[in-house]
Amino acid sequence: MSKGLETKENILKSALELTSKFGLESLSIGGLAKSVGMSKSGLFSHFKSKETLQVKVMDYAAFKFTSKVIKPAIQEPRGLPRLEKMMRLWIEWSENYMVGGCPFVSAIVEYDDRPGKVRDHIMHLQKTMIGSFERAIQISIDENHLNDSEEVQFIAYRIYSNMIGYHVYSHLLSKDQARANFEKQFKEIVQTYKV
Amino acid sequence: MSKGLETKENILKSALELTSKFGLESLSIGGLAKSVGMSKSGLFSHFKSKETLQVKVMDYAAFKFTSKVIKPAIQEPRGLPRLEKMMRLWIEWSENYMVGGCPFVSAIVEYDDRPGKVRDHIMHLQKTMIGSFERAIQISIDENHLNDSEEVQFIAYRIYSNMIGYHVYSHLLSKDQARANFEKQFKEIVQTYKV
DNA sequence: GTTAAAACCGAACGTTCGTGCTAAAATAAA
DNA sequence: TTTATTTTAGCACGAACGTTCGGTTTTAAC
Repeated sequence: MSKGLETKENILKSALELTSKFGLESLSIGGLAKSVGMSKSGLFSHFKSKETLQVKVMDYAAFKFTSKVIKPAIQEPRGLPRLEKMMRLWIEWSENYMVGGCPFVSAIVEYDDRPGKVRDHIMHLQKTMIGSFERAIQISIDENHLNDSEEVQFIAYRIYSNMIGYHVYSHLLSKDQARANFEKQFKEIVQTYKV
Repeated sequence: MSKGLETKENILKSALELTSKFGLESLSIGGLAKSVGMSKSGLFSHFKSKETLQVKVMDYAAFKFTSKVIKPAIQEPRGLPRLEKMMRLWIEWSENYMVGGCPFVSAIVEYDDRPGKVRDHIMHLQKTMIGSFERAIQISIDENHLNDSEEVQFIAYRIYSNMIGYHVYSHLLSKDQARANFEKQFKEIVQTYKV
């Protein structure tokens, strides 16, 4: 890997941490430069606008999400085991890896009413993410682990809501309590559709 | 009402609109002043810091929420009817009245990792809000509309998650689709605990 | 080892940020 | 109507913002 790509990766790593903690909006070039130990202009030249930086940060987050959640889950047997693993990894991702909370949740709420490239990109990534869950659910139906309810989209909605609910609740009350709620709710969802 | 309180109310009204659209973080004194048609310093003197302004905006939001959702719902008969009315008004509040999306959802996600007065205040308001739902659920149990599941807190979590899920989904896909999911999910929750 | 390219820095730009002052204008009280 | 108080505007401040540019250092290719 060339020097340029290496520092770029370094920058994005720091940027994602900051984004996770403080949101995509308040990610500043100067602050980010300080946290990676380089000059503002030096960092800036890697991306040619703040907008590009923000888009790249979200791409990096998506890449990390894929490699930490989606890909390992696919190692599991098709159907419910894979879906359950996905849930566990998702929680772990937002709990351990993304210390400041899931950057997608923050980003999507921050930019839901801010037209522009950043918003479009976030929406696209999030739709892709939900698509992954829908696919996992569909496979669970194909494998006869869940009954053929023709409600794949709705089940994905329930799972997604549960995840975001957990995310917010974990800041309102204890993380353990929030996680207990999350797991209980996921079990109920599965129970509803279990064959 | 004195002149001062009147303009203060005016300011907060505009501020809440801007917050709903762009979030509490990017609410700037200058921009707000421009949108209400007065000078930056003139506006500033009403609140004596930005932090105070932010806290007051959230208080104003809470006040509006109470008068648009909680209070009218209490007019309904105790129990399930009241809870259902609450849900309907909640949706209407975030759909019609708060055009840019529920300001609490934005605020809580924006500030979940930003220690300080603003964060503490948001958390407190949100806990109060959840408390209202828990009370309505408890009443539904007392009235024998829901069975005595001793899961008031968990039911509130499900309801809350559903609401936030709706909020995010309404920006990802069509509002009608999001709302259909919301209502279906609420019905399922009620169904689960119905006596 | 020489050379061309890539990476990086420092300084400065025009704006906008939140926040003080001081003084004028508008309102309320006497 | 005069007086006292509140409300608003104007101006300035230091800091941070994203961005540009010219020059120096480092890397990569030959």
